Amino acid sequence: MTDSPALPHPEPDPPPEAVVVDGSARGFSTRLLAWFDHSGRHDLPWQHPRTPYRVWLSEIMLQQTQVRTAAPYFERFVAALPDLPALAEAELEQVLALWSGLGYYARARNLHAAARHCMALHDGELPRDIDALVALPGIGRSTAAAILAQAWGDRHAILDGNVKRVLARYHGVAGWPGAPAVERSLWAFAETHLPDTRLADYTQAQMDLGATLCTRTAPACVLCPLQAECIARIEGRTAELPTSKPGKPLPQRHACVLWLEDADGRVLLQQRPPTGIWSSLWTLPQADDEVAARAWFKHHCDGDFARGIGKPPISHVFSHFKLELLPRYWRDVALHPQVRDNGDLRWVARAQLGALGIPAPIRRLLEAGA
DNA sequence: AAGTCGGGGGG
DNA sequence: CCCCCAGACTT
Repeated sequence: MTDSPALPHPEPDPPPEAVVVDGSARGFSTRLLAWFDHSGRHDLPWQHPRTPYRVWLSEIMLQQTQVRTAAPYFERFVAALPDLPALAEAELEQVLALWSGLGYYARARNLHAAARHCMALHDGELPRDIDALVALPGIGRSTAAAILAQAWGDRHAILDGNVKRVLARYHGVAGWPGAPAVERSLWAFAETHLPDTRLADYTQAQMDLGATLCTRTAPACVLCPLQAECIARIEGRTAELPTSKPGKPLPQRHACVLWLEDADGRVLLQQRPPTGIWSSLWTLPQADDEVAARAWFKHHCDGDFARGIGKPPISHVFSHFKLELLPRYWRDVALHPQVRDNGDLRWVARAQLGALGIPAPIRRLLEAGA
């Protein structure tokens, strides 16, 4: 499959060395285009006919919107407003009505305003210029590049969600793609892979790969034309790449831990219940706050709570909260006779710590010593 | 750098 | 319930 023969600016034949599949940067586009020819999507509504106006409209509708969702809206929209002048002459009210249900209605307002800009400034046509396109409302760098590549075959890199996912995996780029530093890196990779010909097909191919094979969950690597060099597949990291968006800060919880040593230098450990955090592991006795810690101490131990020495807090992150542990240390402690070393409470010699299941942050605390 | 816009899909 | 999707724009 090649670019439409109806395009006004046919591209020249590529230099022979440009199509050699050698595993270098050039191999990326060569393999991708070969895959696109037999497995790409060639019957999307905006591809027939592929006019600048229809490409533009489709790119706007497809911002943060999946093909299946946008397609019926596209058909209805172009049936009502088949070209740029028709859009410009329409009332905003009608444009919004055609958009109704798609969401992100600023896209419709921008689309309408951009059409009127084009009537006033660009002789009623979409400008074939990256900067002029970006200057129009609703068109950013990637959308402008997609329009130029798809409508005219011009050589521009795109970087939408699909391409970000493909490139993050292919090059093993860690970090959330929304972060500016990561995004800069991905743009650079996108530029290096640009072929010299078939830019419309190449642009579509990237999006098809991301949408149909290199999906967010369960990518079909065995079918992928890029599997041989894909870092994420080779290293088994497709589930971790691209790095997901950092969530909101986890709720912070606090707890007091009581670090008790007896006269022999043994430490008092307590086995946690079989459910919940650190289930069945051995940890230091723990209380929700200092009042509870004081009560626990009074109930279990001889001696003076106030003589305990505060230690630097330990921070630990769980999947759903952060826990800050405030350790307090006593030496030469004895238990009350009625709360013996038995059941879930046990004096443990330092040399025996390795034989017990102890949470990592607690183990680090104990092994660092008082 | 973070928030906003939005309906739909998937885990 | 959350995150994500052919992003761009504002604060």
